[in-house]
Amino acid sequence: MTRPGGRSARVRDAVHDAVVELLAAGEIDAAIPKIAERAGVNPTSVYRRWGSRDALILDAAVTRLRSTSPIPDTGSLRGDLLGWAEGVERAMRDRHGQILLRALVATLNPDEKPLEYLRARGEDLQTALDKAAARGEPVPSVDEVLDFVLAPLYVRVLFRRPIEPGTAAALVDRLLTAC
Amino acid sequence: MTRPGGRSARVRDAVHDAVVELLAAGEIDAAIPKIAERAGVNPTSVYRRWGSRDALILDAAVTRLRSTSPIPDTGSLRGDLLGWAEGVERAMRDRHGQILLRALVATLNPDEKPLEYLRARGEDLQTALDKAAARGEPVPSVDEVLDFVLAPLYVRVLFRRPIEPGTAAALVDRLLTAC
DNA sequence: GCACAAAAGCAAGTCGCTTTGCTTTAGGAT
DNA sequence: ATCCTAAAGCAAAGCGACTTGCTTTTGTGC
Repeated sequence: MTRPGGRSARVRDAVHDAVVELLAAGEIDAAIPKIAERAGVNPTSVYRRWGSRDALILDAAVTRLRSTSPIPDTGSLRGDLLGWAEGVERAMRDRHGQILLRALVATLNPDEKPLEYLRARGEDLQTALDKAAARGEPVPSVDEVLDFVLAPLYVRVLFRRPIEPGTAAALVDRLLTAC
Repeated sequence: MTRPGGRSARVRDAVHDAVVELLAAGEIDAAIPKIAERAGVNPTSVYRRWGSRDALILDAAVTRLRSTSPIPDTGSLRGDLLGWAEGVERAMRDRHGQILLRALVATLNPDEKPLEYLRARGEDLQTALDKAAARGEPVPSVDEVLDFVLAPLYVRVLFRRPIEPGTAAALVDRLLTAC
């Protein structure tokens, strides 16, 4: 029997907020007691719920990233991809978005199974491509979308190269002309 | 007055080895005393030389990555890029290479100045492109090389998607036909 | 070789992360 | 409204990371 509402939810949100704020403030290696203090929560509660700092940070990153940049349904593949990619670009130009992406990559253990979150994002993309194919449009593969659009944006953030406004649109155009 | 030879070099290498081995063994958050023990070195020496765990890991990653995949001089742009990209692919298919890339990204502080290592790699690439341009070949920009070839390889590693053999060659071809 | 000093090692002490057993609070079902 | 218990809070104890002053080793220039 689980109990997701009320106080539990408040504590979870406060702790997630504290994680993001501390990371954004440059307190990269703030440990659980520091995070708990900032959240106004007892450290023991954090230890009991998340177990380790890495598990907590991964949870915070996935939870927050999940709510960014859904794929719209505009009626054309180009519109769908543009809407999505511009959302990603916006998130990646934002300091918190950058922090969360870095935290996600950093805590992704190389040996564990793929994240449910990433799998779901890939399926969303596939759905949009299927709709376009059903309309008779020529469509790239999911891998090509990731290579052409997502990878360049992510690598810019992770290696601290600037993202100029309009980058996402240019990448989408490059993808669609290459296919 | 600095003293790079003999014992100092041995200690540095032993500590770098210990870092890579521990990371590869899944001991993601091994602290300095653990690393020092594995290296057969006194923890104090590590604290005095590197100061913090993050600085040590970044140093180990950059030092080891610096020696991978130089850009050859084959006489044609396609040959140069293929040689380089296949070296990158090889490194990224190797467990230690994956570990090092992830460690590098994880410890890259978002606020600090760009890494000398990355700047140098970009200049190497520019040099190869300039040579090709001088021969009259049509050449892409450095950014396009990074977008088309490096970014897809890196993102595959960081998000734990497999790299099929021949990926690098396919990416280089895609780049050269798109320009 | 010899002398100097940079770097490594040692030991002791401090600090803060983490664990654990218990108590208190407050969702949620009846 | 009341009860039940999941989840949060509290306190104390243990353990290990980190610091610091000093000693020992060993590159390196002469």
